[in-house]
This record gives sequence, C-alpha cells and structure tokens, in this order.
Amino acid sequence: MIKVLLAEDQGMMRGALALLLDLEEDMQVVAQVAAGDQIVAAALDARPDIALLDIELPGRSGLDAAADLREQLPSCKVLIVTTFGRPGYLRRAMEAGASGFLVKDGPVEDLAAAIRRVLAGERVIDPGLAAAALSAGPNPLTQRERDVLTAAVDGATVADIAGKLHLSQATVRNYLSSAIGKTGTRNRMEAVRAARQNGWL
Amino acid sequence: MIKVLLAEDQGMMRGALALLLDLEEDMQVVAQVAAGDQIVAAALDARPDIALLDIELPGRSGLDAAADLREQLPSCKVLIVTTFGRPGYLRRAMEAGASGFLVKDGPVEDLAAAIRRVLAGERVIDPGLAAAALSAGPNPLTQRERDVLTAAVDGATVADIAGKLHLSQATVRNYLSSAIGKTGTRNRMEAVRAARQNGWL
DNA sequence: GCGGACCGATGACATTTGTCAGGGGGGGAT
DNA sequence: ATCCCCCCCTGACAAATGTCATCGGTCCGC
Repeated sequence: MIKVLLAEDQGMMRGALALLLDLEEDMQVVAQVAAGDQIVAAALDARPDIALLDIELPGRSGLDAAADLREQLPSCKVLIVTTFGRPGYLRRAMEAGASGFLVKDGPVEDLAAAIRRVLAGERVIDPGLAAAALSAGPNPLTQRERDVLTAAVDGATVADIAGKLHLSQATVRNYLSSAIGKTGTRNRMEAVRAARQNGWL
Repeated sequence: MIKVLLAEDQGMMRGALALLLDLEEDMQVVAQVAAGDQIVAAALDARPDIALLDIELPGRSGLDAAADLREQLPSCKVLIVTTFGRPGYLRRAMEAGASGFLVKDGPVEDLAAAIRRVLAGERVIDPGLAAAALSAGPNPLTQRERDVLTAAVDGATVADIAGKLHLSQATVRNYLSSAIGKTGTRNRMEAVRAARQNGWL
C-alpha cells in the first residue's frame, strides 16, 4: 500500500485529490496539510512513502519544505505538484531533491501515474518544461536583489523597502536598477513580473 | 438525475471535480470545458440543469458567460466556483444572475451540497463574503479608469498605455491619478493591487 | 596574495510619475 | 434648461524613480 502525504492550501483541491487517490486500490492518503510549515512534522508522524507538495503555500514554500523533508525522512520521495510551471521552480525543486515535477494543468490520470513512476525510481518531469528550465539558465539575481524585488511586489515605495530591509534609499535604488538590468526590463514592475515568471523569487 | 456542466481551466482540478460529482448517485457531469468562450455553446448542446463556472478563464470571463447563459438557457442555474472571494466578483456574479457563489477554499463536501441547495431554489452565498461585498460598496472606478489600470498591470509605462488606448499621455496620467485617489493608494502599483483585490477590473 | 563577486553607501543627473488647475464637449437626470 | 458626471485634452510643478560613477569592506577561489 502506497502511503501519501498531501500538502495543498486550496481546500477543495486538496479534498478532491485525496478522494481520488483513495479510490486507487493501492494508495492511501495518510496525511493532509494546508500549510508549508506543517509538512515536515506531519511527515515524521505519518511516515508516508511519497509527499505531494504544492509550492505556493502559506507559512513556508513547498520547495523549502521539500529540502528539509529529504533530509529528515529520506525514505519519503517528493513530488512537486504546482499550478505554475516556472523554470526556476523546476530547478529549485530538483536541487531540493524532488523526484518529480507535475503541473496541475494536465489530466488527473497523470497524478496516480506519476506517483507510481516516482516510486519505481523514475524521475517525472515534463520534457518541454525541462527544456525551458535549461534554456532560461540559472537565477541571475543576487540575494539582495531578490530581497528588494520581493519587497517591491505590491507597490512599496523606495522608502518603504529601505525601511523594511534597513538599507539606505540610494542602495535600494541601486539594487532595483541592477535587477531591472539583469531582467532586461524597463522598470521595477516589469522586473518583478519577469522575476516571478521565471520563478526567481 | 442532475446534469452538470463544469467550466474550469485547470485540468487536474476539472478532472478531480468531475470524478467527484459523478460519484454522487444523483449527479452526472454532462459537459466539461476549459475556456470561457465555450461555455454557452456546450450548454446549449448538453442542456445541463446547473453550470459550475470558474471566473478567471481563458477566452472569456466566467461572469460574462454567466450573463449570456442565463439569457439563452434560463432553465440552467449558475453556480460560480472561484479561487478568489473578491467583493466585486460576488457583486457582478449576482448581477449576472448567478444563484450561488462558492470559494474553492472550503471542503469538497460543500460543492455537492451547494448544487443541491441551488436546485432547490436557494441562493448559496458565504455570509462573511456577502457582508464584505456590501461594506465595500460598488465599484467606484469609471470605465476609462478601469481600462487604464488594466493596461498598467504588468508594468507598462504611460507612453505604452497611451499608445494602446489611443489617448494622450497627459490624459492617461490623469486617469491613473484619479484611480489612485479613489482606491486610496499611493501609486499605480498599489492601485492596481487594490482594484484587483476588490474585483474591480 | 590577488582578482572577482557581493554588500552597502554617496552624490549627481535625467526621466518618469503623480498632482493640480483648468477648459471643451457630450449625455442623462430633474 | 440646468446640473452633474464622464470623456479628452493642456500645461506646469513637485516628487519619485532609474542610471551612473565611485568608494570601502568582506569573503571566496585560484
């Protein structure tokens, strides 16, 4: 019997997937969590064979949790199941030790199939997405550039960001400027968009 | 037997919900579509008793489709099922003639229950959300202000917007300024965020 | 030990953005 | 007929943003 942990914040999605997997003869959902910071604890408690992790979760990113999970419970495989097939996400997932990366766009049947393939030792990755991740190259942004961009997402002014990060306003503008340069965009809003698009935040 | 139409762009979600509803003894999913501009045609073909519509769909908004559907197939009830419980969305859904408004956050069991309640003639709306919609008041933005804000979502400059909307740059800045004023924000990025948050775009 | 990358900062500059006070024209309500 | 709101425009001004050159400090790899 394959024991599955399910981490997904949208209640309806989580419930539907759990129901669906429980219908499979050889699978059983042994834990369900809605927040990223509950994943490791729940896994240590329920000892699943595989963890299905969403990336954008409240509390903690599914990618961060994946890295910890691999370390603290190596017997548990990780399959990332996400809405957004962003190159940077795939890259980070692989670096975190995930065995598979599935986008929620595809048919439901893919899910159970992917679980079985992962447990058979395969790596499950959409070929087109893998190509995109490789062609996009690694994240060109430095830590601080990422910090400043993330702080700028919902319209914060330079003064706001400087305050939040304890930096000089001029420094913030420099980081923004270089982030804009590296993303090949024209202003911070485009830079934020481009960085998110690539999964660089 | 309750005949259901399902409009949802995310393949996995759509498949899971369809499976789940088909498990109900008295329900049957008679049509599934992934794009907003296929809803009416599919409904006219399959003659469902109720249509489950997501709002943010490719091609056409589920809200727009709902209005058409109510007109062309009045026997078919509409239940909006969406990720975002935004006040403006709820308001528009009601104006479009929807019988219910469900957010995807809740448990799956709510879905079948909501369908039955709608078909029994009830209106299904989250009470908290209804209160929020009323307290938020109607959309304060004029048509042009909405146009300009939507054109500004992903970092377009004033010149870009002016070009796209065939307006003078000064006019664009005036609309932006008044939108910023009405939303009580400090710059266009915050204004866009606030407007989206409220479902005003 | 030295080059290179990152962090943090300053000052100056050009450009963009946001605000304000207008004005003309249209259409809908009282 | 008048008022009010929306549309579109102008011009001017202040503030915020983006760019550039430059500096000192740390840490890592060769």
